[in-house]
This record gives sequence, C-alpha cells and structure tokens, in this order.
Amino acid sequence: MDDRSSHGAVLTRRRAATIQDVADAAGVSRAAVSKVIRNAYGVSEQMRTRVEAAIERLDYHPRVAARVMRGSSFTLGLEIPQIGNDFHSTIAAAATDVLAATPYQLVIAPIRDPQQGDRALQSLVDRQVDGIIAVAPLVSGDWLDDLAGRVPVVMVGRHDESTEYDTVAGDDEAGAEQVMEHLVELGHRRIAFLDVDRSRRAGGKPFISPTGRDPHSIRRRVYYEHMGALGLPPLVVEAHGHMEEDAAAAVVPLLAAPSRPTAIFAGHDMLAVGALRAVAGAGLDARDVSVAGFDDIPIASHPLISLTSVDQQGYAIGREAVRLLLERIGGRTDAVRMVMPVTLRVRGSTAPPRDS
Amino acid sequence: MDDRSSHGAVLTRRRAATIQDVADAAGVSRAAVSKVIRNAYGVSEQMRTRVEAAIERLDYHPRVAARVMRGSSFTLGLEIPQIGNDFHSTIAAAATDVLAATPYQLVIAPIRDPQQGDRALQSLVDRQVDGIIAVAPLVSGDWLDDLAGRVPVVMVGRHDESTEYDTVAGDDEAGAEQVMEHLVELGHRRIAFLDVDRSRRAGGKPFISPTGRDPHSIRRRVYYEHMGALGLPPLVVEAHGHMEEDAAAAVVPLLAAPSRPTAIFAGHDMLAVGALRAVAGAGLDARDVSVAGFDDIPIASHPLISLTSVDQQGYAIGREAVRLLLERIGGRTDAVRMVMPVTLRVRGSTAPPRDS
DNA sequence: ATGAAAGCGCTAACAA
DNA sequence: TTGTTAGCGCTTTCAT
Repeated sequence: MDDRSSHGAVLTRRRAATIQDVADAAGVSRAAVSKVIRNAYGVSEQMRTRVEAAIERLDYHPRVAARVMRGSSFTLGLEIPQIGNDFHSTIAAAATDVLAATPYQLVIAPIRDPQQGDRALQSLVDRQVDGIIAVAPLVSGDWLDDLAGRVPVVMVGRHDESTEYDTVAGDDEAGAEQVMEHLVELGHRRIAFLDVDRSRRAGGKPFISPTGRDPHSIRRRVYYEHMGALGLPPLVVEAHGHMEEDAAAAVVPLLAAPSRPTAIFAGHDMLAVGALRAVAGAGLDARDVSVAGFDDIPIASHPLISLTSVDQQGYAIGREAVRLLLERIGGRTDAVRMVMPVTLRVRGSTAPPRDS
Repeated sequence: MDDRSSHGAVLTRRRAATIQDVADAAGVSRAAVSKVIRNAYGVSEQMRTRVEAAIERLDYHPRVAARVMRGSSFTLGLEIPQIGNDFHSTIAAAATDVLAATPYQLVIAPIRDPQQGDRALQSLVDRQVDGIIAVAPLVSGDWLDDLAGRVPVVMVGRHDESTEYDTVAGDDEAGAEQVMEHLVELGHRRIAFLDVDRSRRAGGKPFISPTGRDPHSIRRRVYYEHMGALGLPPLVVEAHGHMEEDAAAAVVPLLAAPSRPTAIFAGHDMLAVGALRAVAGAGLDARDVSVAGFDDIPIASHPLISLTSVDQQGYAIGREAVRLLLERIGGRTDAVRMVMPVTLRVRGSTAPPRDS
C-alpha cells in the first residue's frame, strides 16, 4: 500500500527509490550501493551483481541534488546570450556532442537579452554546476574573475587577459579586416556598419564592456579604422533588439536615404540576414546594396541567401570550449587563450556597386 | 585568513557564504534568515533589515541543491529534440519570456537526436525540476505517464489522450490538409512528401511512436489520404538526419529523376528550407518545383526564402505550455488538451507548375 | 517573533 | 571487502 495515497483532490506522487531502498532490496549498506554506482574501488563481483539487479528492479536514479551536497553535480552549464541565434545554437550543438561521451550533462540557461547574462550565470552558480561555458560579451571582467574563483569557467568570444578563466574566440580583428578589404576591393565607398543593440538597461551588476575587447566592439573598431584610413565618412546604425527583424527595421531607413550606402557590414549574421530582408524587400540586390556578415551560420550558404560571411568555426569553438573546461575541472589552473583562425566566405550577397 | 588557501598547485576556491554565515553576521538564527529569503510569515521589520544587510554584504545566494533536499528547486526543465531548429527555439524563447516574471528559472536539456529524448527527460527528473515541458514525439506514452506521476509534465506537439499530463499542439491535421489543398489547387499532381528521419536506433526505453499520433505521422497520413483520394501515387522520401542540409541531400536525387515531382510537402520548415536549397541549387524555382513546409519559422517570411508554410503559432504554444505547467504545479490534476489553430501562409515558394 | 533541532539523500572517512 | 556514521545547506515543525 502506498502510504501517500491521494487524500481528497491532492495529487498522488509516487516516491522514487532512494539509495536506502536499493540497499535494503539488495541486503547491503548504502555505502556499498554508492560504491557500485560510482564504480569505486572495493566491491566484489557478487556485490556488484546484486546491487545492479536491485537498481534495475527499482529503476533507481541517484538524486543529483543529494550528490551536489557532497561534491559534484556532473552538470556543466552553458549560457548563451540569445536563444535562436544559429551561431549560439552551433556552439550548444558542439558542446552537446562532445559531452555525450562523458558523464557530464549539459544544461543551457537561456536568456533573451545579452544584458541578462549575469543573472543566467548566477543561476548556474546557484545550481553548483561543475563548470560554466558562457558567451557573455557584456559582463564585466572583474565579475567574471570573481565567478571563475568559485567555479571553472571558459568564456567564448572574449579576448580578455584574465588569469582566472580560459577564452576561446574567433579572430575578430582579422575577420573584420577581411570583410572591409573585400568590400573596398569591390569598389564600395559608402559602407555602413550595422551594429548590435547597445542600449543600456538600468540596475544590476553587469555593464557594457568598457574594454572594447568584446567581438562587436572590435569589429566596429576595425570598420572605423578602415573607413578612416580611406578618408571615408563612417556610418554606424544600431539594431534595436537582437532579432533578424530588428536588423531589417534598422536598415529600412538607410535604404531610403538620398545617398544610401552601397554596402553594409553587419556585426553578425542574424543582423546580416535581417539586412538582406530589408534590401530584398526594397526590391534591391547585391549590385545595389551588398551585405556581408560574421559567423557563417548555416543559412548563409543557402543559395537563396548566399551571404558573404566570416567563418569563425563555431562548431570548433564549442568543441574546444568544452575541452578546455574539462581540462580545468581536471585541475589545470593556468589560463589558456585560444583564437580560432577565420576565413571569409565570399558569396553572392556582395558584388561591385552598380555605379562603380 | 582563508583557511583553504592554495597548497602547492591546488587552485584556491573561495567558499561562498552559507545561510549560517548570514545568520552569524546578522546575529540571528538560520531559521530567521530562511524566513527572510522566503518572505515567510513572522519576521519583524528590524529583523528583515538586519538580515537583508548581511545578505547583501556577504553576497549570499542560497544553494539550489540544499533547497531541493527539502522541497522545490524553482527550476523548470525544457527538453527540445533538436537544438538549432528555429521552431524549438521559438518555444524556448516564449518559455523564457513568460518565466521572467516568476521565481522559476528555466533550464534546457539539449539533445542532438530526437531518439535521445528519454535520456534528457530523465536527467531533468534526476535534477528534481519542479516541472517539465518537453517536445518529445518519439517517447512512449506509458513512459510519459510514469514520468508525469512523479513530476508535472506538459508535452508539446503530442495528441495523446493521457490523463496524467497536458498537451499543447498545433492542429497538424488541418495544417496538412491546407497544404495539400493548396498544392492541388495550384495544379500539382506529382507531389512528394519529405519526411523526418525515422531510422531506428538500438537500445533504450524510447521507441518510435506506434500510435501514429505524433505530428509527423499525422502530416504524412494526411498526405497519403489526399494522394489516395485523388488517385495519385504517393512518393515519400526520408531525410537522413535532422539538419537542413540532410533534407537537401535527400531531395537532390528526387530532382534528377526522369519525372520529378512538381511539388514537395516538407514535414517541417527546416526540411523545407533544405529542400529549397536543393531546388535552388539545381537552378530551379517554384514553377519547376514548389515547396511547402510546416511551422512558419522566422526565416520563412524572408523575401529571399519566401516559404509557404503552416503557421502553428510556436510562440503561443510555448507560452501556453508554461501557463499550463504553472497551473499544474499549482495543484490542477485534470489533464488539459490544447490544439492551436493553424494558418497557411502562402508565399512565393509555391506556384502553379510550369506545364499545367 | 525567534530559535533549536531534525532530516532530506548522498558520499567519504573510518572501523570492522 | 563491507558497514557505520558524520555532515553537506537548507526548510520546517515545534518550543520558547
């Protein structure tokens, strides 16, 4: 008889087996069961067999929370600043693939707005994950140093010099340079830069990176430098939001301007695809307004999109981030800084301007 | 002095404050602190002030694991069968938005292959989440009934009759019918169906839904029924994998066939976009081979893609799923079944066949 | 209004 | 090789 049977309208919830239940069923001690499930040293063949049979019979699954109280959670946390951005999905996919062969489970703490990065990171810390991989360009380095003092951390897409955590990033400088050289070589002079949303929010510990070492600040800086070197007036527009549609909305007025740009360098591919939405929506093509992006997300290679973009090897970035994190959990304490080489994928979205 | 200072190469990890530290700092009992952080009844204004100051000073954050041992985790789990599918991202985005105004934190258990659904679900159970939302078409209903007996569950995209869990799904039958009627009306007769990967894997508790009540089985059945009613020979091809590129690979041979189909009904939009990749890659357009999909993912409305698709209101599905889950956590025990109405978004990817 | 103390399920140090 | 036991950080009666 279940002693937690329903009383009135209260829902019956069966109690799942605990390690004590397994121990009783197998006629051994809790410690013995614990050793079996952890593959620890000092269990006879007979003991193992009996215990495993009981585990199977009772469908026993150790509670992660109880394990956490005594040690590790075998959980790794991934924080990505925007669910739905395919570059971030790729990193998550790579991490999931790599971890499939390990005892670690990945959990993703999703946020809708990069500004909430610290909240998501804190929630992972509160859950005592064994390690954290984060794409959080806007969180302050000091805060991260503090975080990394509590739990192993690998940051993606940052170029910090921290000694507390590892970084894996694409070569943003080289990538942006290749884009600018490509556009200039095609004959473009009126080149606009489509930047991420940098509007600030009130409150909270996080703040806009003041270092200028986040990917988007670097890409924009390279843009400014190239325009300056050529004596061309820069034109930066900011998307208000992080979705593809937000980028399109920001580009529409650009296209209506009297002397509209002949090329747009978008800070990342979601923005670039949005820019293409505006360009195509206005009945224009690459000869009118070329568009180049960054990340080389899967849709960029689609023949109907054919977006020129900087491939920064997102899958490899995710894979290496996990590898570094596992190393760090394994005991490494010196910081590693990885910069992935980039390749410009030239496609149909960039072409010589019609009037050149 | 930190009594856990580094010894040799061992990394120093600062011990985070516990409820006891806060209690000591404020000169009160642990119970008092607990009451303050839970906003429980019976704390004087003075007590609250003192405790909150100590919490602030020590940067105290309650450990979720310890709370779980005594009650709830204030964590909800979302399982999605494929990271990188924009329909699933939309559901995750909706869930994140709704939960932002609640004390619950969402964690996503990502998988790469729908067949691993039960592993991800089990991992959420092991973490004692307070509720689960899952998009898991292939997990058996019995297993889910069992799961739902342990934790509140809302399933997305299932049309089960279970009394143990709620379901939220689009109207797959109506959606598929609208697609078929649209294609037939345009004059198509050689219509192919591009199905999801149904190859089986060995082992594990999950198995292919034998009920035929999962969305893709329904969409395919409707396709068969319409083709049969018109006396047309059905042609079903299966993608080997779940990525857009896998769909393109499956479609390429179709296009090379002597009497190729004039239209392709893809089981979901990622497959449809892949089909468009193959069609455009072969230098064909909608007059040669029309393509229609299901889900109306954001890229479908992009003018360069312009994919005809069934809008099943993914965002609303995610929102309602969370709402139902919170209701269930709040005590509701009777099962709710929601079917979201669908709308066919007719766009440029479907057109009358050239030779009609 | 406040505090003392039991106990959630597990691991690890130690004893047998 | 196996079992006993302390204790992780919190919530929750139950006294005071």
